[in-house]
Amino acid sequence: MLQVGFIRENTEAVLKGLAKRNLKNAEELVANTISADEERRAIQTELDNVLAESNKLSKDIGMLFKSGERQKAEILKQKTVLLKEQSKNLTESLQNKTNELQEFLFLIPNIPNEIVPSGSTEDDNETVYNEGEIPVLHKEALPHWELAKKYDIIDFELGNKIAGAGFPVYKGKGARLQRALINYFLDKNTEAGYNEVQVPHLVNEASGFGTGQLPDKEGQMYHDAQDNLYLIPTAEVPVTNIFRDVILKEDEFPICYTAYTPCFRREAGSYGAHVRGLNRLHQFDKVEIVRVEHPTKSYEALDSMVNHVKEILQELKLPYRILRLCGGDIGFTSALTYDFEVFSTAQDRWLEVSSVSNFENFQANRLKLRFKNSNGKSELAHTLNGSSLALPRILAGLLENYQTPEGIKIPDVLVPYCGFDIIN
RNA sequence: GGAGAAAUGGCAGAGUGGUCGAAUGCGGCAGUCUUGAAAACUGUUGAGGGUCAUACCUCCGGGGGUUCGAAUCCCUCUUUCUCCGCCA
Repeated sequence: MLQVGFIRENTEAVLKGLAKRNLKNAEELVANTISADEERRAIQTELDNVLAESNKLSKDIGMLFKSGERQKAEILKQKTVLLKEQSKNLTESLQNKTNELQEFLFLIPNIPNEIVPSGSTEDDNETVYNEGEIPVLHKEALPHWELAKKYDIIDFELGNKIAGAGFPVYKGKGARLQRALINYFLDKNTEAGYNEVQVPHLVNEASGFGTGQLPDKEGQMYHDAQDNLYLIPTAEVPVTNIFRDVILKEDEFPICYTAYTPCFRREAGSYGAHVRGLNRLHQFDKVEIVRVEHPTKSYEALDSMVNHVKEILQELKLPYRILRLCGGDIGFTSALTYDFEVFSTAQDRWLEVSSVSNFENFQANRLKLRFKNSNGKSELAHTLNGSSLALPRILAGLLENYQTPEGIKIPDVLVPYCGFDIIN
């Protein structure tokens, strides 16, 4: 959520940023926000004055009672009746106006960074980096869902029976490979200075709002109505919410966390060939990196996160590219996002395996995540996160790109984690 | 799940209807002293809104209520602790 003050003072820049996102009604939305804020503050001031007066009267009454001047006190009491009525009404309209303002603010996405390319669809994303060779596969090469069946390492039908579509069962070497990847990713992340944490897989409403999944993506999360808890769509939610309502000291930066969690997504509205196999699941595993940074350092941090993910993909020897997302494709809360895509040779398409974003202070504003700056003032921190990495599509890439007539080879770096070097 | 107790500033902990945003101690910060440090002493030290700056307003776990006035009384929710039950 943007800060109202920022919108008020940088209206032009805000509108320009929203235009890059192709946000409809941006002008109207911003105008409404600003006027709601003005009205809110006017009501607040009025209420404050009424309260100040009635506070003063109350004090006077107290003193009169103390000195035994009951009659005078009674007279003052009469005067408070009207004030009470007024403050009641003002409080109510303040609440309404605050809610209204909140609603507007919830609808305004983050302002994209200068270097975010304009554009409306994923076709307008800018490829900024490309590495790795696309292997030439043998004639009988198969897409990963066929390989999974052939070697009996992932059973989609079985998952179907137990839960439903999009909940695969990993078996034997497939299960072991999953575990190997999780451990490998966590080790790489901790070596790079990220602190490993284990967090709840269900979160409350406040946490959902804190990172911006609510109210924006309500329908995308599984929800337990009985206890009003949400299954996490990404570790970003519980990990970033560690810092909800926190005021950091400046010397605590940088804060780097990593966590493995399963992720749950309803994926309402996604069907068809592109969601086959591991391409899109309701439950999948992901290792996430999260950083909390000083505002002047967050883009440096973003670069270092990008380089870190690069290094992992290099070690896995997977062909990949990095995209800078355009204004139309970038997430609601993000100011700048780099997507990593691995080439899935047997499907002849790119699969997103990581998304690394700087949210600047957009999340921090909702989270109330601040630090004491050198002037002793509280200032919003910047938050970032990225996948390092998401398992299923890495797995898909590995299975497809490493297949040989003899079986699926295991990348060297994973062999110690797997305890085998081929799936056959 | 049942019974009881509790929730106050970074921490500990007082405060049971009025002048309490809150005693005191510890911690933090600044200063005095010191070659420097420690100790001692002095001062300072929560957050948000609002203002050019003041003023002023709000916040004592969350929400609601009683009252002219609530940290303090009532209701409710949440959390923690103790005991009992159940149990991976």
